[in-house]
Amino acid sequence: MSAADSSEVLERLHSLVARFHRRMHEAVRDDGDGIAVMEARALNHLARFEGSTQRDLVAHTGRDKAQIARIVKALIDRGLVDSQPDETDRRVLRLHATTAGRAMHRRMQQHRQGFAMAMTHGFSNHELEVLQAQLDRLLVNVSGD
Amino acid sequence: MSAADSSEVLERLHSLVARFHRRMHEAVRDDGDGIAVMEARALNHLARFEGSTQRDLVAHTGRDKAQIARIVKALIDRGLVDSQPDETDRRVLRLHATTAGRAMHRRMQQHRQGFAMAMTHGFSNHELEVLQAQLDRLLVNVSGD
DNA sequence: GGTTTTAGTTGATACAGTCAACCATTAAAG
DNA sequence: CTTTAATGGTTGACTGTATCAACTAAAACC
Repeated sequence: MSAADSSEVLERLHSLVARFHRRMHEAVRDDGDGIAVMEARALNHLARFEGSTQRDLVAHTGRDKAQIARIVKALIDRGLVDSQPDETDRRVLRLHATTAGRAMHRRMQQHRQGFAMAMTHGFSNHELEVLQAQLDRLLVNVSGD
Repeated sequence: MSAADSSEVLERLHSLVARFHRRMHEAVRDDGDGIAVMEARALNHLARFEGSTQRDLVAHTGRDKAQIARIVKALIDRGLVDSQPDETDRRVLRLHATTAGRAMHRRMQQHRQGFAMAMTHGFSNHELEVLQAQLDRLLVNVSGD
């Protein structure tokens, strides 16, 4: 019966991501210089997309804007991010990772990458592509906001 | 390069589970009679495995035992679960879902199942089995506590 | 019998997420 | 042009989730 299998697949997805979370939590605690997990997540986005705004972060992470504001404030206080007002619209603050912020991002990215590599150990390139394609199919199915 | 693909797979797992979380959060809020998400998770386990102990819940969910104790207490207070001391070992409390608890579990299970079915829409039974096997391989790779 | 483990409880604390009210600025409507 | 929306961001209050440490009681070990 396919009903049982659907749940089983969901169960495994859940377990995998739970393990990832735990791993990142450890990484952040041991190598994150006191940074919080969500700060690392936000920093990740900011390092990738220079000049993002808090609004972008809200859209990308799906979190509440109040929470985002606090996280960004914490990152700025730590000196990992700096903000400067947009010239044409003085409501928005353009956010940039500082040099320290980019260094921290690289460190966190290594942990992330390390987990991903370990997780897919023994998979051929072809297998990875197939798996990724299947996951994309799942994603499309649930992406109907 | 397989490094990039590993991260991509991880990214997708993350997105899928995030969507699931959001869905279950809504379900719990709208149909959960004030229950908390983690309470629903725990109830799910208890309804499946009659006579589980808090220790089992800790092992299964990976959460702190203090948190588990509070969740179980909340479930008991709501009348969804009852506990009775084990006869041979009076340290352990055997937990059982009550009739109300099982009813709540069925309701939550429907939401869960609904998401799983929607997610795997268009997948043949064979495809599901293959996918599940691949996910198991991933899990084995990261299960080396 | 005394020590060590184990199951569970409780308190303190920290992080994460949500809601609502608010300010400043810009965009839209009249 | 002026009044009114809407938008980006900030802050306060509150809830939920997680973790650590100290503790009780019972069992297991020796």
